[in-house]
Amino acid sequence: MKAQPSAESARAHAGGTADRPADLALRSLVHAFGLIERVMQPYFARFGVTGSQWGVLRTLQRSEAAGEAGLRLTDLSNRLLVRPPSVTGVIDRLERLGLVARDTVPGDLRAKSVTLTRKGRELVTRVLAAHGPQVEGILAGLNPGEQADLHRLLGKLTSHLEGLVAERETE
Amino acid sequence: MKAQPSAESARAHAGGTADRPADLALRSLVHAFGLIERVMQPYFARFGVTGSQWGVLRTLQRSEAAGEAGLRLTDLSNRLLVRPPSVTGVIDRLERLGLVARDTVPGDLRAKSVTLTRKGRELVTRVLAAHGPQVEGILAGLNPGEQADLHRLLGKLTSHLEGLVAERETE
DNA sequence: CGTATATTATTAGGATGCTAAGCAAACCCC
DNA sequence: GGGGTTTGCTTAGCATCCTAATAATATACG
Repeated sequence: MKAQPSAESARAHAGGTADRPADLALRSLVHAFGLIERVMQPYFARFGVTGSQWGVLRTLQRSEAAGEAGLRLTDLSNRLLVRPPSVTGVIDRLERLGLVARDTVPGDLRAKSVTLTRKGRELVTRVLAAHGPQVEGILAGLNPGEQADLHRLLGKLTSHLEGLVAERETE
Repeated sequence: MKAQPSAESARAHAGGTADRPADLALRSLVHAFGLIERVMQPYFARFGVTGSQWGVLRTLQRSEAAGEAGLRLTDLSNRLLVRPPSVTGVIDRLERLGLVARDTVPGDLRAKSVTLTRKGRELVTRVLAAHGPQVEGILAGLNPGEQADLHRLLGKLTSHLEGLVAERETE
């Protein structure tokens, strides 16, 4: 193969974009996430909840399974990477749906503890029954080894990003 | 090592979650994306635009660099993985900011062609000047080889997901 | 003790995303 | 050529996310 201007370098020259590994990786991550949302949104809608609501329900269920007695809005905010005002709204709607409850926290009059109701627990069980195959279907483009590789790379990336976010929030 | 209940299987038993490679990969992808948004949002805000607006501007700029004369809203919708009504809103605001213009399309009275204004083109240039280091900073947790691996895995996943989305939309 | 600071949750206002529904123009096909 | 279908964009209504500002409680410290 003779040295010819590659498609990338031609595009970089014309458009000013770099298309280095970092750009390609970031773009593919954003694109993959967009496609996953496209698939997951109608899936959750079948159960009458949104993806964000499911995030809260799943987090509460995990916390419950770990023996904790409810999570404060701040805890949910931290675990879900979502700001407190957004959590307030999601919890409002979940409460209106009768899936969670806001309880007072004994030692702290400011805080509120969110817990699953019986109805919420039932919904989580129902979703989880269908969840395995759904997730497998989404990741079916990769074999288990590749899925593990992806997990490893993203874990490493996540650690780095948490560092970035932490220093951004302290300064 | 003796056969002991692993942390995963214990958690799976308690919480009903699987924690198979597919689950781990999906969760890490969602988490990484959330962290990236946390970092990118304030970055774009410095230039007076949002991430979605930047997506449109960058797409228009690429299209322009490829010699195309404007993109219809439908084209933007397809490239950005966003439904047409959402594109309408983003373009409304970009137009109000004077960064893009809606022109009529010669052969089709329904369609509208979106193009960058001079001001929009200047903003893209200004953002691109800072963009390389910003993206490198985000991906700095991975070396170039790992970045390429990530891109390859996500590309494969994307192909699979596009198939899923396509069959979902034809049925 | 009592004030200053920090934490917890909420409200207000703006931007994005979706689905469903509507309108106008273009297309298809008999 | 005309009726039915498809396409392109928009509007309406809801859920999510954000930042900034408020209110109330806890904590720290002089």
